[in-house]
Amino acid sequence: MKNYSKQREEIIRTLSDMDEFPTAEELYMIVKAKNPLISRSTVYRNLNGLVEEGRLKKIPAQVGTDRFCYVSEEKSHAVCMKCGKIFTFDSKLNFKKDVLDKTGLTVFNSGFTVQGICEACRNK
Amino acid sequence: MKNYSKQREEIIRTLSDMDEFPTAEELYMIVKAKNPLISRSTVYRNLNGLVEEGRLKKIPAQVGTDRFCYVSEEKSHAVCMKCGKIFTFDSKLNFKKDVLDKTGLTVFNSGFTVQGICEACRNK
DNA sequence: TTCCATGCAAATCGTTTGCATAAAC
DNA sequence: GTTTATGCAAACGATTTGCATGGAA
Repeated sequence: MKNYSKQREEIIRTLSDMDEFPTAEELYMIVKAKNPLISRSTVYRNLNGLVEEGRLKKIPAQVGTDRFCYVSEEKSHAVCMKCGKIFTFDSKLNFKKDVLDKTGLTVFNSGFTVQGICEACRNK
Repeated sequence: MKNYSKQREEIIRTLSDMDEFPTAEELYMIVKAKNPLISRSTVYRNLNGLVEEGRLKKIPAQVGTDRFCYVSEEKSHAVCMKCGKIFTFDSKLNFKKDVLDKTGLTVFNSGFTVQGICEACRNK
């Protein structure tokens, strides 16, 4: 991803303006609504590249397909394993240091994702 | 998953005896080596059911496909987003309570998964 | 003018499903 | 005897790839 492209800019802008976390396909549809000529593979290719560069984050799904998130602040995500709902919370915890000490793995700058069961699903 | 089956027992036993975390396909190949008659769909169906029942855990992947893990103790996992390597650590942290307080989501009993960059990949 | 990103369509990967058979209860 | 799980093959959804074209440096 060395060169600028209008399409990539559109993809990033669309995602950063959203409150939700779309799947690749959903994002493709939204971008396509504005620019009908854009190709699906361009969206997929850019999403992969941007995640690799750390500009976007992929939120892994237990339910359905992965979702994408624009990386801005120190936010982490909690995903319900039953319904797939995503919760956001500040990740200013000394938890990252604990993980680093125990595993040598640096938790991704812009947050991490945990799985669990949300209140609604628990009460069923 | 109401009835016993020999195949399911084989799947669980194979996974619980492993130190690694295989993908569904890898596990299928390993089980198939012992029981050549087992079908791929039996493995996939059982993995899904067992995860749903909480007897197995699915470790979501940033790299490649999801992996499976036998649920025994209070273990959590840290996955390198670059190389996909999985680290295991005890999850006796008050972190779960923090997440519950902030989001209402109960982090899965048997641990959770975080993403980051491992030492080896960092030094490249 | 050299490289890189795009668009398109075909290919591929991982997984799920329908249906007939076999095993569990 | 009824229900549930299996095996097989076909179907499916999501994603990737090969190749020709167009845009960026």
